Amino acid sequence: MSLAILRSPSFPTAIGRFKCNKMSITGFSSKKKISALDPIPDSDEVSQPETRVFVRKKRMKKTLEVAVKQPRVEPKKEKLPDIEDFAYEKADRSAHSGKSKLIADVLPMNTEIASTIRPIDEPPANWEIVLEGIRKMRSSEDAPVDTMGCEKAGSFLPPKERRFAVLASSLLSSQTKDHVTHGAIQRLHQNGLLTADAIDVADETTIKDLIYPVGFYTRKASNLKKIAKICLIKYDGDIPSSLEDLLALPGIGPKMAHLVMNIAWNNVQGICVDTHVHRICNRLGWVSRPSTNQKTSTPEETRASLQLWLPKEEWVPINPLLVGFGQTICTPLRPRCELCSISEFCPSAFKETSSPTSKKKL
DNA sequence: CTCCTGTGGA
DNA sequence: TCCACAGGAG
Repeated sequence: MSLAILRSPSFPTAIGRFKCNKMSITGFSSKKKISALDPIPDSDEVSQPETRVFVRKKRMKKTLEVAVKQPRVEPKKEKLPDIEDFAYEKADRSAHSGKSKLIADVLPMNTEIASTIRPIDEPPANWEIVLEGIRKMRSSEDAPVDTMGCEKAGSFLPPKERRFAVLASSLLSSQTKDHVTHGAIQRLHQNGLLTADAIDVADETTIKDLIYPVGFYTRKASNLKKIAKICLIKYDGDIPSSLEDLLALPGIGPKMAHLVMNIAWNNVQGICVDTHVHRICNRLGWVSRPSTNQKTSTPEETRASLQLWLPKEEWVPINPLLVGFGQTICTPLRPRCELCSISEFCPSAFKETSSPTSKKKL
């Protein structure tokens, strides 16, 4: 049994714009830039448990492991046994059920803000053209993250385990490059630690070492154990199937909860808004605070605002689309408007906008 | 708002 | 070398 997460037919070696490799032995400054697949076992024999394990030497910069990474190129369209299609059934009715950390799903309707401001629940002009334009750009570029690691996490596993893998994967993924997350998930799996039961009994330090390179590994290791415990006690080892219950898990906020609902349960309750989606939607003037035309200030506000008009079919694809776009063209600072084909529709084009949340750094 | 923690751009 | 960044918790 291998962990074929992301195993894909073949990875041509060619990475677009990313200075891939530099597998210099210094392993330090270089190690994370590679947009590559980690020591990916291409077939089932590979992964020797011994090969992995980063020696987590605190500050020592030699997490060496010069594993030659194979530059990975976005596996085009050839989807591997992907997860089934997303379903949207229950989305509507439960949309207004109890929220916990989420802000109201529907923003207060604004009555008299008059002409200059687009009614908040109406689609902005040209949004379809813009979206299509971004898709075009995205298909020619290739951003490192097209498959947010966890989308395919454990696609070969039985449903319950697959779900747990997706949850674990999204937990680890924040602040972490996709290939790093992938490597961590893979190491967990190689050590049989991708189920609630196994993680529950595993030593936290062990988990920490296995997931090491991911951001905030200490906290995530502890959250992972807590989550496993909760899953065992309350959900028979499975993961919660509702937004609320997912949000109640430590380390799981709106962004991940929606992602997990989408991926693990194929149940679209809301848009997964991360900083890229947040930033770009604001630059495009697609979202605004309730009775104003001001930018939204938090991803949650963006989500609520965006959901008022974006057709549901776009709720899931909008995330990977904008994330990729945000990594290559519409970057946080100094967006490459000159390379952007839809700049003519963007109110922020060539204006050096910084992300809505960042503090002006002109 | 600050902290967590590693990364990579300035 | 410094510091912004990322998602969530406090």
